[in-house]
Amino acid sequence: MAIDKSLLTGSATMLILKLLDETNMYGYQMIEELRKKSNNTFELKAGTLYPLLHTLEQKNMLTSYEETADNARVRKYYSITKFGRKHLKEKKEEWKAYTAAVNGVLGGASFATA
Amino acid sequence: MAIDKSLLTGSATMLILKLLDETNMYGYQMIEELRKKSNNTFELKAGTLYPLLHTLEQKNMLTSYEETADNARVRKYYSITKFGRKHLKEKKEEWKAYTAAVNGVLGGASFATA
DNA sequence: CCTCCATATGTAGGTGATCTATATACTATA
DNA sequence: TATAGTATATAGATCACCTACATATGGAGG
Repeated sequence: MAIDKSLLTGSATMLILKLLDETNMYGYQMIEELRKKSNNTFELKAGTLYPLLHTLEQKNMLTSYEETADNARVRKYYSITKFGRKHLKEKKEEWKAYTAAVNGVLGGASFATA
Repeated sequence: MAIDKSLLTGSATMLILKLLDETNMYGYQMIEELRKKSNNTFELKAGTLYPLLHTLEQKNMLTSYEETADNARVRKYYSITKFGRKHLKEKKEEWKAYTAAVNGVLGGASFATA
């Protein structure tokens, strides 16, 4: 990962919820999607994702179901819940406020668009 | 702090270096400046700042000197080094790339300006 | 056929940034 | 003279994410 991993903290949950807000997905697919949508910036690790999915399911932000693919391989799909969407919305607002604050320190409003 | 603290990870160093890139400061002053410049979004804790300043000095990104204020109180001022400025530049580029990637996932280029 | 790589999910243990809690000490104000 | 604000500092806890490891299936090439 080109980006210092320590900058990532806290974003993984938001990004996963965002993916699932568009369509149901299985874990491995989320890793691929995040990589594509971020132009190879994000390389979310399997060891990070799966425990996180379990936690989010326990917190009732996601539900899961198994589905057999064409090749008879079983995949575990995740679906976002109403509570998950609410949480996503909050996280997005936090993200906006946070980036605005950082950019404010980094050199005023001009920084973000420079 | 309105913002989930977990979103902060990794930014403290960059923000401190940025403050010192403008003018020399002492620790307590940095906390105040960050709070002001971020419209009360950042409340950097003393217990976070001081160990971080010591670490950055050990890494030769900062140097320090003591100065006595009008009221005879001794303050420890920090000054950014050439190496510190180089590091700041790198961190700023990482920050830009990271926010671009997150915004890319969150809904395309339109998100940041929405 | 068999080996290797990609797909797919999972757990255990470690790292690192930040926090809370605590300590010290001086200054200003009520 | 007590309380709040200024100013610096350390110890221990928390939490997100990582690496390393484990397991199993499917497809491709030798």
